[in-house]
Amino acid sequence: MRIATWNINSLRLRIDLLRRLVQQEGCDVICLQEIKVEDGLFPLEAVKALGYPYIRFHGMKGYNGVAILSKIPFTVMDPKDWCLKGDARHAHVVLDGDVELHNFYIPAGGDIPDPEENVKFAHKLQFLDELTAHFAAGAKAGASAKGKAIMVGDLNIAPLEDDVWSHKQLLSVVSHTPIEVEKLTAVQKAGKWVDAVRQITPAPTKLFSWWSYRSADWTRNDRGRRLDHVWVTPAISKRVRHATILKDMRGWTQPSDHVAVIVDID
DNA sequence: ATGGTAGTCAAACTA
Repeated sequence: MRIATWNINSLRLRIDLLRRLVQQEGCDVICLQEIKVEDGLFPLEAVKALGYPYIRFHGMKGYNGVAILSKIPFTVMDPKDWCLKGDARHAHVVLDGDVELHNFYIPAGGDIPDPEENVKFAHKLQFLDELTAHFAAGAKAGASAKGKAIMVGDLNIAPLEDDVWSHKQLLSVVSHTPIEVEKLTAVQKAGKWVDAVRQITPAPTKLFSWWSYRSADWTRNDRGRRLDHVWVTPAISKRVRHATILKDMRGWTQPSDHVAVIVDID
């Protein structure tokens, strides 16, 4: 099974790039974030025509929004209302074969890395705490019956030193601050999640999945960050065969600022 | 330290 996660930054604007991704990589499951489309306007027929009969979308007007496109049938689960904000940052399905799949879009957190001064950063930290509590409780209850689960998404945190272009220069930049990394690591521990991409390509190899729009030339100094992740439970990690970050996508015409991350599971 | 770009949806917000 080939699974992809991609922050597409508007599904309607970039549906042709989605088609290109599908033609090039032929994924079985694609998890999208920032689809930026309310449910009534979701381009359902166009997405089905790409070869994905099973589609779960959860959007809102203007911002956020996540979707799961699949060739494998699934059961839709209720998303949790994280931080009770009624936003669209989580899709949850169980794929046939008893594989639980979560698609998350964790809040970016604004610019100031201080929860007292910046409510968006406070929101991000609270979201992470709720994730930890959720997966800790789930593990006790044996939520995924056979322990087969996958969690993907734009987690908006680059946890390792080699997940950013300069660890030192980004220590107080939201996405790489110690408090965020600590809380993301707690989520990982609570769910017994294994980072599938780093299992294949360990540090110190640098890996990035996002390059800012705010630079004249994104290739110039390769100032990226790895914000997009694929995590799997130990039972699945034994079956991970391949993982890639499709850096070339950042060079496509009218690109998203994020590229797709792909993992192959046997 | 500053300001740089992109998307939604039509002014201001988010990233």
